[in-house]
Amino acid sequence: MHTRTTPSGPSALARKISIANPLGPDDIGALEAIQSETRSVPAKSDILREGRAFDGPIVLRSGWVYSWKSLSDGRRQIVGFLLPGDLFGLFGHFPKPAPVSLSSLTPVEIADISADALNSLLCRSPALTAAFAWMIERDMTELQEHVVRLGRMNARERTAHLLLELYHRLRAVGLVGDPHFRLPLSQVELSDMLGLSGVHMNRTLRALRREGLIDLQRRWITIADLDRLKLLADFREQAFLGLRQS
Amino acid sequence: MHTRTTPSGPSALARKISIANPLGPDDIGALEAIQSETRSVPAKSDILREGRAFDGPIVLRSGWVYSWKSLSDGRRQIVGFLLPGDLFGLFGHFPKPAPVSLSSLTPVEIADISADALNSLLCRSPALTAAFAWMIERDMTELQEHVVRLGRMNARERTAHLLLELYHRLRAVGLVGDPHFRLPLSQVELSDMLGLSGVHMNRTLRALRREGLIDLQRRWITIADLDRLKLLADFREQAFLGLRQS
DNA sequence: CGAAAAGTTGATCTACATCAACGTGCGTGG
DNA sequence: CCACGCACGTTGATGTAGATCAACTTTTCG
Repeated sequence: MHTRTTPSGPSALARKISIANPLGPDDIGALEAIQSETRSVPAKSDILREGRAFDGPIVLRSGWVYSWKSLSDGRRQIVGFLLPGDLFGLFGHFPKPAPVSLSSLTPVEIADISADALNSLLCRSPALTAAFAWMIERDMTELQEHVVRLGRMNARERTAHLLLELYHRLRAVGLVGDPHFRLPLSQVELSDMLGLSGVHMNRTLRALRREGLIDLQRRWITIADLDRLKLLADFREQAFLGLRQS
Repeated sequence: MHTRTTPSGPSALARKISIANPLGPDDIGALEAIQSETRSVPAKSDILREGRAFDGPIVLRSGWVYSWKSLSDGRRQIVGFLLPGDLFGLFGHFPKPAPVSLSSLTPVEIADISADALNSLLCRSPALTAAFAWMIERDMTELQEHVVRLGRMNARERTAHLLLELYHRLRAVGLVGDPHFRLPLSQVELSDMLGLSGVHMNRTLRALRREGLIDLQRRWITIADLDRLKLLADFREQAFLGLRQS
């Protein structure tokens, strides 16, 4: 199921990090050095299963992954998406049950990180430490936004808000051909992210399309009216960019 | 609004840490040493406001705090509760806009942590590093559980699940007189945590009481039927204790 | 004691779920 | 190349959990 390939060019991770914390070439190099060879995983397959042991941190180098949990009667909730450059399991470097499952949406390339190497690297480079802190903080902020979406927004707002989040995250790693990007999610997968039924997800997307807010077809989406979408979703970019230095 | 007092005895933080990672007295001591004097905050007051700058990590030494976000039309979502021994803002040690607001529910004691001191301490003590990693991981797991609650559970399930989470978290720091503990939350505050209206929160609690699952009055709660409550909430302790070593 | 905050209850409304049927594109095997 | 199957999307009809509105009671607290 996993096959080996060679690492690719300038990584999404480096790109993402440099948004808020420009790093020297030595730090970038060190970061690449602690990553294993890239391994490939086909689309629609499990990478990690909730409750099973997992080893150590990974970087997603290309493709889309989602993390999810399920209730014993089969209901499923997607907890978040991993996009290229995203890290997972930074703190899990002692074997213990994974709190979530991880599955690929597309073909995916993953690099493993040595927890020990990372640790000693961070102790040596304050700049890298700051960069990692920023990324972890960002992950938590995204989770918190997700909580607000699910707890206090209606279907249209949730949808608009999520699409804007993905738009910004993908843009940060150069994956948006403005304002057009790949959205490799079925409507049911979207609904499992947004806490809706598949049917209602369909009607909601349909409404957003009819109103000219988005243009979504065959797993590609265009943000047709960014301003109106932001208004609808009560979306504040700043929270997602996290750039402003007070 | 803030007044100074002297630090208290064996801290909830030390207690919480030692659940999964027993530390030597030197580590415990070092941990106390990087905390500032305790400062007190009265009940029902703001500790931090979303979007404002905040300084550095804090430990909650006593009392209850909640973190929350609001939409521009006034809707409010509580993102989580901080209980004694909980950390906040570990990664925020460069001034930047806070992603959430923080308010006290009860009178509260807080100690500030020096980010730099913490950092160098962690580089020196692998045991402490592991302990902190475990706590951060636990925070994230709780957030993910919250996402599942809001996304895929109904009102009764959400309520039961949250009460069980609080029960376990409080028990870990010795604040449960089994199975009876303080729950300093109004029904509206609970509803803002669980994504419900105040009215429906009332009816849900009332139903759980009528069915003999809980006994809640004047901000004290007794888990009357732990097993039935766990069943209702599809609650898996292990996820919250995080002790099992694969 | 009085006022404000919190809790309770009933009536009504609605966003979303559920059920069911059907359409459409696409890959696979005959 | 067609046919079949299957995943995915679409649409209508109907059901329901929970929101909203409004009144009232009880508790808390200055």
